[in-house]
Amino acid sequence: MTVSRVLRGASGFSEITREKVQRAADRLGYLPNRLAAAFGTEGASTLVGVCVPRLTSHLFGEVLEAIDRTLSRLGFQTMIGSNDQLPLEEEAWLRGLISWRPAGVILSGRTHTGASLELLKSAGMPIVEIWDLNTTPLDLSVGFSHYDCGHEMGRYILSRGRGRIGYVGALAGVPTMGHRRLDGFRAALAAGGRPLVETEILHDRPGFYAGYYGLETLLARVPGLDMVYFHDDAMAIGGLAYARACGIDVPGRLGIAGWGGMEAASILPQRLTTTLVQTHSIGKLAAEGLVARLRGEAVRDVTLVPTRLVPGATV
Amino acid sequence: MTVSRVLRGASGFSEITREKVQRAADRLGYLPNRLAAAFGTEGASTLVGVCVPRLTSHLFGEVLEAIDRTLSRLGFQTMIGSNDQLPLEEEAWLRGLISWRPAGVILSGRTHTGASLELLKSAGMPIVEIWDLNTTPLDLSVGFSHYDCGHEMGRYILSRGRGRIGYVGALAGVPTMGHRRLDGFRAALAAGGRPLVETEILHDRPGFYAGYYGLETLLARVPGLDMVYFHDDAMAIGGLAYARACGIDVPGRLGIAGWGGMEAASILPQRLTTTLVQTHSIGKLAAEGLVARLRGEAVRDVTLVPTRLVPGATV
DNA sequence: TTTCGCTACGTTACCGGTAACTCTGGTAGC
DNA sequence: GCTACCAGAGTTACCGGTAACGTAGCGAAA
Repeated sequence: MTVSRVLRGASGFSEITREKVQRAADRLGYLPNRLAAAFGTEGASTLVGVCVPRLTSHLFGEVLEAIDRTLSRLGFQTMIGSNDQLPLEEEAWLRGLISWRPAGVILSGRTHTGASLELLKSAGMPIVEIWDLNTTPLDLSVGFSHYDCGHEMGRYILSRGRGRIGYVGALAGVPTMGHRRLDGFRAALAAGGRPLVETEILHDRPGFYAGYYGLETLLARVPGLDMVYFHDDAMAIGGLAYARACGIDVPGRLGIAGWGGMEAASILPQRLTTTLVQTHSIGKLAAEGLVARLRGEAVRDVTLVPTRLVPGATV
Repeated sequence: MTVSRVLRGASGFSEITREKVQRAADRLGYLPNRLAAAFGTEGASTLVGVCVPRLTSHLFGEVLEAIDRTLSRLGFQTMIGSNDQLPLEEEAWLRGLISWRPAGVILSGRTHTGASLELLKSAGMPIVEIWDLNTTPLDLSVGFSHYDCGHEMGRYILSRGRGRIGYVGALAGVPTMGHRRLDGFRAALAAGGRPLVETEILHDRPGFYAGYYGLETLLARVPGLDMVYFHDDAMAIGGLAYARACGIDVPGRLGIAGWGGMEAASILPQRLTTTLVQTHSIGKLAAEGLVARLRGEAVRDVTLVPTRLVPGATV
C-alpha cells in the first residue's frame, strides 16, 4: 500500500519512505500495471477511445493528432478505430472498446445506431461528439455546422454573380457530413432564387481522381454550368486539374470552390476558394473537455469551433 | 467457468448449455471484461500498440489504416502513438504502452533508445519494425530500404543526363528516413561521377510550403541546378508550384523528383517522377505477422515490400 | 495520567476472467 | 460386477493495484 501511495502521488507517507520507494522502483525498472489498476478500481482507467471516419484523411489526421497529443500530455492513452462513416462499423468498434472499460470516448459525427446508444448509456462514461456539432449532444459536442458551411458558401457564390451552379460529391449513400453541406448549399441557392442545377455524387471516397472524373461527368451532362462546389478541397483540386486539362478558364468560364482547407490548395497557381476548419482546436478542445468531465470540472457541453470562408481566385 | 468456456469458444460444454448461456448473455447485453481477461491471464491481451512518426501524413495514414483494419478483423485493438521521429518520444510512449501489458507492438523505424530496447526486451512480446526495413530486426521487420530508394532515383536521374543536382529535405536534425534516402541518392550520384552539388534541409515538417520555400532557397544559393530531388511528393509538388510561379521550365531547365507516391502527384499537369510505396501491404503484412507470431506460427522475420520508381514527366 | 487526534504504515478484500484442479454420472471394456 | 475413462460441470486460487479499514506511536489537550 505504501508503494502504491508513493507511486500514485497520494498522501500518507513520509519523505524518507518516498525516497526509498522511488529508489527501489528505479533500480528494479518497475512499471506499474495499468491493467490491474483500471481493472480493480472503478474509474481509474486512463484509456480513451477515438473513432474517426478514416485514418487517411489529412483533416482527420490533424484532429486525431491533436487529440492524441493532448490526451497523452494529460496521462491518457488513445485507442483508435475507423468506421468509414458507417454507424454499424462504429457500433462494432464500440463493442470492442467498451469491453476495455475505457474512461471515455470521442466519436466523430452524431449518427449512431440504437445499439450504440444503449452501449454508451450503460457504459456511463463521458462521450464527446466531434466534427459535426450536435446542439443536443449525448454528453459533449465540439465542432461546427456543416450545414452552415454549405449555406455560407452558397450565399457567397451567389454574391459573386454565379447562376448555373452544380455540385460534385462523394460517398453516395453514406450519411457523410458532405451531404449536410450540400443541404445547406442547396438551401442558400434556393433562397437566392438560383436553385442548384445538378449534382454528381460519386460512390468513391473523396480524392483528387474523384474530383477530376466527377467534374468531367457533371459537365458532360450539363455543359452550361458556371460554378461547381465540391465535397472537399482534394476533389476541388482534382476538378481544377480537369478544367486546366480541358482548357476551361477558371474562374472566367467556370468557378470552383472546395471545403476543408488543404495545404496544397494555397500554393496552386490560383488560390482555391474554400472554407477553413480549425482541426487542431477541435481535437484539443475535445480531449480537454473529456478530461475535464472525468475530473468532475464544469464543462460547456456544446463548443462551436468557427470555420472561415476564404475567398480565393477560383470563384 | 462454463460461461467463460462458452463465450470463449473453448471446449467442455454441451450444446444445450451453450445455447442457454448464449441466450442469457444476449438477454443481459453482457459484454466480457477484456481488462479482467488480459489482467488475470498471461498472454490473453488483444491490445496492440502502434507508433508512427505522424498521424497527419497520408502515407502513414494508409499504413495505420491497413494495420487497424487487419488487427480489428483478427480480434485485436489498436493503441496509437506518434513520436515525430524522435526516439525519446517513442520511449515515453512505450513506457505508457507497456504498462498496459499489450500483446505486441508495431514501431516505425529502427532507431530506438537504449531504454526502449530494455523495455521491449523485458516485455517479451512480439515487435514489428515497419517502414524502414531492418535486416537484423529486434523481432520482425516489414518494409523497404530508403537507402535503395534514393540510390535508384540517383541512378535514374543520371541516366536522364542530369548533372548539377540538388536536394531539398525536411526535419533537419531528426533521424528521419528521408536522410537515408539522401544517403543513397548521394552515393549513387558520387558513383556516377556527378556528386550532389547542394542540399537545403529545412527544419520544418515536410509539406507543400516547405517544398516551395526550400526550392526557392536552394536556387537562390545555387542558381545553376538542373535537377532537384525532394524529401517527398508533397514537397516536390510545392517545388513544382514554385518553378511554375517563376516561369522555370520543368523538365526543360529544371528536373524535379519526389518520393512516396501521392495521389495529387498523378493529376498534376505533369506527372511527377517519384517512387511508389505499397503502404497498404506494409500495414497488412505487419499486422498479420504480429498475430502469426502471437499464435506461435512460423513467420518470416524480414519481409521486403518492394517500391517502384515511376518515371513521370518532370525529369 | 488519561484521552484525543493525527500521521505513517500495514492488512484484508475486492475487481472478473480463467488455469488448474475436483467432482459426478454414465458408458465401455474386461 | 468391477474398473477405467471421459464428457460435462463446478471449485479454488491467482493476477496487481487500491479502497476501506486497522493499528502503532507520538504530541497536545484535558
